Amino acid sequence: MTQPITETTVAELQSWLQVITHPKRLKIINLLMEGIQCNCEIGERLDMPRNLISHHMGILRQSGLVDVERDSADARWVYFTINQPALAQLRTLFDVVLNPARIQPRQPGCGPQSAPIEFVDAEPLPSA
Amino acid sequence: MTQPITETTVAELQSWLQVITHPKRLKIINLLMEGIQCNCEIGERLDMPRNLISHHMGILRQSGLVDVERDSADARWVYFTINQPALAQLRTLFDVVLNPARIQPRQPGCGPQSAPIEFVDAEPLPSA
DNA sequence: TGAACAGTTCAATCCAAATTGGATTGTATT
DNA sequence: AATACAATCCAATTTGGATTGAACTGTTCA
Repeated sequence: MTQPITETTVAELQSWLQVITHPKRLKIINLLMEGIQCNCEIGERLDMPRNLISHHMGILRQSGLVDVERDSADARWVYFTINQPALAQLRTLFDVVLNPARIQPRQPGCGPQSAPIEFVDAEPLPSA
Repeated sequence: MTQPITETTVAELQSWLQVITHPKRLKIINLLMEGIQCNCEIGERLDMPRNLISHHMGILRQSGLVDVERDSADARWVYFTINQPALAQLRTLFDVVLNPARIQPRQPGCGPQSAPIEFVDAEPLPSA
């Protein structure tokens, strides 16, 4: 059904999570989803200085999760929006890697239950 | 349909993400899902010293995402497993907060497009 | 032209969390 | 009883990213 989860799949998800997990950045994403896209209002709502907003926006932008657009009337203002294809990709990765259906029973590759087996097998044979 | 997303909803998701986002911890979770649950084998696979594994396991355990179980035959060994209800809760939170259907068009709460409106309204009235 | 403004960039500092080395706990084996 | 072992705990150190303050870019408006 689902493609196998490779190490790079996990690493990909990890780098997405790295971007969104920071408390302020997750709050920013939440505001963007609510339609708050003006830099200054985000600053007010989250009580952050402009340059710090800019810093986090740079990280969000670089990841591809957020797009920027300049105001057509006054080019000093910029608006940020969620990049929906990127969001969809993140959601898919999360869903695939953390899919509960993947969970397997224990593989006894080590521990006391894996090694002693040959010893138990060897014991009964001579007495029988 | 869906309940409103409060600030605490976002904060809850954030604290889950905080736990799973660390690269080594996400890899550990991935191994657990594959059925690798023996502490020593995790150490081998991820090339980490025991005490560091233990440290990260403590964080995973404390979050509720991972359970511990002692080996019934030899109580020195422990096995870790994914707590499925916790995983389900994490998945739900992620799905609800980052739901693309939530994305709203821009709310012009500030910026050059919000303030000038009253000026435009005031202009035509005297001439009419 | 120059003052005001939004946003960005840069260098320096700060800080919380990861990592490391070593001691400790508790169980199994001889 | 003594040794070996898995795991945990603890204090000290390291470190990567967040934060801060100030300078800089480009645009708008008087």
